[in-house]
Amino acid sequence: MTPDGKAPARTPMPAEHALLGLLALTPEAQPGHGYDLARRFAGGQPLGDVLRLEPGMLYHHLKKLERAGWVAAATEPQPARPARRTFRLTASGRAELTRWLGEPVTHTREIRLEFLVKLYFVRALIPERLPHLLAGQRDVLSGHADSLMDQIATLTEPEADAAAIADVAYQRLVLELRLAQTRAAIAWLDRATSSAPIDDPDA
Amino acid sequence: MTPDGKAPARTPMPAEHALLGLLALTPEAQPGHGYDLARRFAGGQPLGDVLRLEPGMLYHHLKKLERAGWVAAATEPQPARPARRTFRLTASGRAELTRWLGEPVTHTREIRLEFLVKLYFVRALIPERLPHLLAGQRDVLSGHADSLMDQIATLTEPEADAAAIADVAYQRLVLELRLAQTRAAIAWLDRATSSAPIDDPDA
DNA sequence: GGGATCATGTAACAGGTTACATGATTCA
DNA sequence: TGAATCATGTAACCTGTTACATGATCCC
Repeated sequence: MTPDGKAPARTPMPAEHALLGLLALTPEAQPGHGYDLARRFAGGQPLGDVLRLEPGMLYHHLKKLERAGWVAAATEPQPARPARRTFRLTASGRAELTRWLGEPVTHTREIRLEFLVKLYFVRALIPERLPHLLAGQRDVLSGHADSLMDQIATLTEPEADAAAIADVAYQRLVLELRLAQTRAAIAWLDRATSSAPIDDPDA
Repeated sequence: MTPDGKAPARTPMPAEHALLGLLALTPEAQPGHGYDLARRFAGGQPLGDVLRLEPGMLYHHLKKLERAGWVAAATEPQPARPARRTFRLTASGRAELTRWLGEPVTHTREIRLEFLVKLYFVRALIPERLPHLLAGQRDVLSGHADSLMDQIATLTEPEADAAAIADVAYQRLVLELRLAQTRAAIAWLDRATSSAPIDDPDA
């Protein structure tokens, strides 16, 4: 946030947004506490298979979310049990979650983790916006694929020494791998789109 | 290395092995120094496009490699320039590099970085072992693909409440994405294999 | 009595990013 | 004169992993 435009590199933070999403899923009457949220990130659980979150990091993230004003904590003493700290989403936390859920991820490598987390919560919280998320992500990946094809097309055989020729051949392999992975993700998005529940009235 | 078999989680460390590889590429007469090695990891360079390494981390890794006994350093004073610390591979460093270059990566997500680094150095240093690396990696990924297909096949529609049904549908999407990405990598390996220079005598 | 579960964390460590420190010399 | 290059690093900070600390109660 320096005046000359150097933003402090807002990292995606999928884990913290996943916590916001879980709190948005829990009913207002019984807000979540750490131990409870941790169970959702264990193996076998749908979210836990995508994003593993150990207790240490989970409590750390909850503290950061509290400092950011996105969640509010309340200490709830229990008879014959250690006291719970329960968390609920604040208005600004809900706004941040909604913003994050509407944004596609920028890199192909983020599809496997961050995009899958978005997908989970868009399906559960705002299924009517699922087509928008899928289409937006498809657009981003299509742009990547075009750029990769450009880069492959402009790779020039140098005809020079053997080392330079080998380097260009290697760069082509690198670009072809990225293109193949990007295209696989696009094809998957298309299949997910056609199998998504359509809430559009004129369907 | 504890006696009960709990190995200390030998992380892949692609950056450090890339440094070993670069030192293996430099002629014995003029061993590399940090600043020189750093240029190979800048943007536009074939390696730098796969693995970015800032000077800070580079010198840090060189120190670790020295402590491990994989490289040996010598200080070389220069007239009218800051002194250089030049590094050369030790015998154990070369053995470690060879071991690492022969091993496929275990996870699909490591293809994009670690496997590409291995590929670079196998092509440059021991091209006759390239078919072995490609075939070994293909085997690993095929095993993953089989396992993913099994998992998809054993996903059971619960017929229970809507939430459980949505969870299973989500888990299917997750597995299908992983399968698509793994298959794309396998197809790419197959193309790389058929276009690789064959040193086999009966070709 | 002993382990599992509930519930919250801390500590140590590994890896990575960005920025800065230092101090000479060559080039525009 | 001032910037870029050569050459080496340090410092601060963030993310993430593993292990451990604490202390109660429930269940066998």
